[in-house]
Amino acid sequence: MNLEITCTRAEADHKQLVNCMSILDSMELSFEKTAQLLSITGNQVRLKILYLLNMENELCPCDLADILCMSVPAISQHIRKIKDAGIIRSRREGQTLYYSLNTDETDILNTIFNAIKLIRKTA
Amino acid sequence: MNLEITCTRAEADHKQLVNCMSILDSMELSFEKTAQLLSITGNQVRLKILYLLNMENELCPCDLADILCMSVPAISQHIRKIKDAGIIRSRREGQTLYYSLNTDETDILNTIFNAIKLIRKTA
DNA sequence: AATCTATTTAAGTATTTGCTTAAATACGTA
DNA sequence: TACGTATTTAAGCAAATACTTAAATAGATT
Repeated sequence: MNLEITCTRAEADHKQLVNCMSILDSMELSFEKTAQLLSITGNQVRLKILYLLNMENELCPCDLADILCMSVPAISQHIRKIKDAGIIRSRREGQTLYYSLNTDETDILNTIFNAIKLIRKTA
Repeated sequence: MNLEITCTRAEADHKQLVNCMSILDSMELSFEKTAQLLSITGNQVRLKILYLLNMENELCPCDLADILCMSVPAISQHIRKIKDAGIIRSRREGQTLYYSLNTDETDILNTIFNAIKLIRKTA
């Protein structure tokens, strides 16, 4: 990473800026993964899907389409995004695919569900 | 809200689906606000801006542009989104505008910063 | 007043997102 | 094997996103 500072503002604390840059640099991967998780949950439909899976343990695309009053393909495409991020897993029972939260990700999701509760209080 | 179920899957538990719908319905505003906050933080640049403001207390657009190696207008437009959501405030000192986190939102942001730490551990 | 600096706003554009409809896949049953 | 159901995938499209460059604001300095 290029740590050169181009800002000409007189009061700028260059040591502070360079320090900030190197901290961000060391956390790059973490920011990437966090922003990805937040952008996945930063959509009402997906947030509700995750909330529902947390509440009901497992649900199929058809159930989710009913509950959320959306088309099955629309739900399926949201599910794929969530699945690609490794947040959920699937289990097949005949023709039906049941989706559930990956326990590995529960800690992180719980902080987000806590955020929902916090906002619920202040809203 | 229309609570009618259209799914024809034989095994579907209609009571469960209707119950889910009414719970989501009662939390609609909360989901809206949470998804908005998550989508604002679900962008690497904005996530970094918030992280930096938390770390450095206050920074101006020019500092942020330097640290993040981005144009000032690009930063300014991200700041506006964050500001419109009520997450940050500004203080003017001469020509310079210093932005800082709104203390009202600290709880919610801390859950997100905790998520960064969690991901940092698992990454 | 004229000019410089910090910032915002606006216009333009390429990319991404999130749906729709139609087709493909996978499993079960007659 | 043929058909029905659950689901995914693909193609197409409108809207949202995130940048760029240029112009507008706002305060400081000469």
